[in-house]
Amino acid sequence: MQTKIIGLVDCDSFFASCEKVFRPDWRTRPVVVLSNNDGCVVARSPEAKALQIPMGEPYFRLKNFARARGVVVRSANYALYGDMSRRVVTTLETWTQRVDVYSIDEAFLDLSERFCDAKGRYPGEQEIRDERPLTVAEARRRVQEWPNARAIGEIPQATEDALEELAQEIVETTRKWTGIPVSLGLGPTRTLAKAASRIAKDECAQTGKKYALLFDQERRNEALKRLPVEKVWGVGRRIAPVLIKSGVRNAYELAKLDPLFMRQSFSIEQERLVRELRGERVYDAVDSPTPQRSMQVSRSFGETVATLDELEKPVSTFAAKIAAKLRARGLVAAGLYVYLMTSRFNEKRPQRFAGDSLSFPRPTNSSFELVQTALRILRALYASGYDYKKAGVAALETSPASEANARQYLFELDPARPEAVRAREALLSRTIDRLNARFGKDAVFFASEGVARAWRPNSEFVSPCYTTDWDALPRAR
DNA sequence: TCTGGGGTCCTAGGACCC
DNA sequence: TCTGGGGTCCTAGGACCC
Repeated sequence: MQTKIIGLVDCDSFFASCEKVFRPDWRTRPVVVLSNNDGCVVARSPEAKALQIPMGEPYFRLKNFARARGVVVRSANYALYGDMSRRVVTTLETWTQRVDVYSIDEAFLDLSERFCDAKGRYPGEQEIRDERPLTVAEARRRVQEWPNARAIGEIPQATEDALEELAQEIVETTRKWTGIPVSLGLGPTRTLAKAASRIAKDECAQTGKKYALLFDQERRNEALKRLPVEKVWGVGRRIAPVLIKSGVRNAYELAKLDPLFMRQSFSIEQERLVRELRGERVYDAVDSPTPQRSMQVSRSFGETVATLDELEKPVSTFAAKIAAKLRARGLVAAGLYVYLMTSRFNEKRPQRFAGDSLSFPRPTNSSFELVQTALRILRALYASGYDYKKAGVAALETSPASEANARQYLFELDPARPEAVRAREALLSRTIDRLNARFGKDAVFFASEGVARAWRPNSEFVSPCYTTDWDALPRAR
């Protein structure tokens, strides 16, 4: 199997960095960004990390400290972050079209083609590699015998040297063009690229580099020894303590475990994890996009809601939002799930979680149908006597609208919505989208969403949408 | 007083079938 | 008295990710 050069670009303290781009006066100040409803800290600038502000810290506990220490506090502004994220991705496409956007602040790159010849060989490769490619069985055996076998996932030294230069260029240019600082990890597998970016971040202060390479086996193993096992991609809060307890403290020791043992003890994902740490590529460098399978909108309320009347507003809003999102992405949903819950932190009041779903007669993305169905589920779920703190609506079994529309039905599946009604609702839904795009979101909304919205989440410290709203353009004075 | 939101994948267990 | 074995499909729940 050909060794690939996989990069992972990870934006540093992404949300906090976005906030800093348009406020040069905050360049050296600690900045934290809060989750929706101004709940807890979800991003910290390096200065905020230095103040030991923990990730996930509730804002009410941080408030006084922040004021005393001059910490800049911002509410989440996803319109801004989403746009900055697109700018970073566009920049990365300078070096390869093979970019896989993994999350709002991370993307995998496949850089192999920049170095390989037409046969997929790296310059000077014959010096370290058999002319004949390995059979699958040989490759497997090599992985089994790791680390005593010939190294897998290596590239020639000359290629590594050239790759270092490219890494430097990518990091510097992205920073220059977007204002966002990034770290770059490079390795023969996604898991190693992830580990490398982690190491680059952790060791930047000592090395002065914003990138790290994990190809050469010896250097790779040394680096993995410095990566605590709980920081490895795929090791979560359940498995980490089990590993540590049995003496596996770092990524190198994890890589030494038998893949089959990992499968038996945990699951196939942990087996893949070990293989990838050994240099065997299990995941493709760049995933071809697969259609999204579910979609949800949920919010904690600014203040609790007790009556059915008041609950219908947020649930209608979430359903309408989902319908608009489905249309924007060209999807339809086969079912809808609605849930509501009280605050798990308020122990003095009775707790309740309730959720239920319904299938649509035919997959749909009509705002009317989604709102009606969501309200039907809600009315069946509702019980009085509780202070509800959060609700959510999820579209289930989403699929491309084009495929669903191509399906032929022998019978009329939905007597309540004959073809003519479906067509009219589709047209109206599209019109709503156009009006809201032109005159601002919420230019048109459903009466059931209500005008006075007591449930609306708190959002006390939002920055202007510098890049997506003409009225919020930064001014030069 | 005040504690986020949006995803995917895997597994186990039950229903059902032959 | 003795009571198979294997497949598929579905769902709920858990674990992980950012």
